[in-house]
Amino acid sequence: MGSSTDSSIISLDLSIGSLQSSINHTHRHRHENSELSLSHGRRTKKEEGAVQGTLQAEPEMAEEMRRVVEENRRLAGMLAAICERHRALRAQVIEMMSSSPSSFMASAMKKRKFEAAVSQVDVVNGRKENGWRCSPAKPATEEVRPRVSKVYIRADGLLMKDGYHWRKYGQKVIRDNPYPRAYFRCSFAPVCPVKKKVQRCTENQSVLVVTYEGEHNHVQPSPAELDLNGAS
DNA sequence: CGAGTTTGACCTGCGC
DNA sequence: GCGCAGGTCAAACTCG
Repeated sequence: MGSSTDSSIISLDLSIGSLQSSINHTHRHRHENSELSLSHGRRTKKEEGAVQGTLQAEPEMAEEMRRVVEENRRLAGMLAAICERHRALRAQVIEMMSSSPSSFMASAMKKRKFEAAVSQVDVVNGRKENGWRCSPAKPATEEVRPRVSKVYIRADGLLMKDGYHWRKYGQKVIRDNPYPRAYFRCSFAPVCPVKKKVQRCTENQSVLVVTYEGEHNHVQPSPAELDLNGAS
């Protein structure tokens, strides 16, 4: 699993957090406001009407709050499961690399076998339930193969920040797709073998299909470092 | 001037 | 063997 996926997870997590905090904040703020109004004791008719309106809207707001909290809980559960799987796979890869690094790298370099590698959807940005096509997960084979993961991202351009610095090395018009496919290599190449392919979804051009091949063998560059290099 | 991007040519695998 | 399609290379170009 690419750490880029992690960044997606992180952004997801952050957005959940910000959503939650904004809800909490809104709620708290409203609560404080009503307390403030009440503490004043005497209200004008206009204020009275405003308070009535707020009280009437309260059940709807509370219902929405419950829905959001429930969704947040569900997403947190999914996130935990993904993180758990990521940890397990990472441990597995590290173990394999440390036990027989040469054979690991040799098999990693077998390009065609690489193509047939386990295809797995890591993060689909919530699109999975909405009917976006994903590569079916193939059963794990005995041979260790570099990971191939497909990520669907909503983006305006072909550029997206995933925490790593990429260098474009090719672009190709692919059959049955009016949008060209862009080929990127990790800027740490040849040390880092990771590649990614970025292509617009034929069904929805605002969605990018990003295919990561391999796993980064270096730490994720710091945001400052990425800004310095002009991250893609 | 160096790093990154563009793009046409070339390579390779696969199906017929 | 041939043609097609996907992937990669590398020279030319662009940009800061």
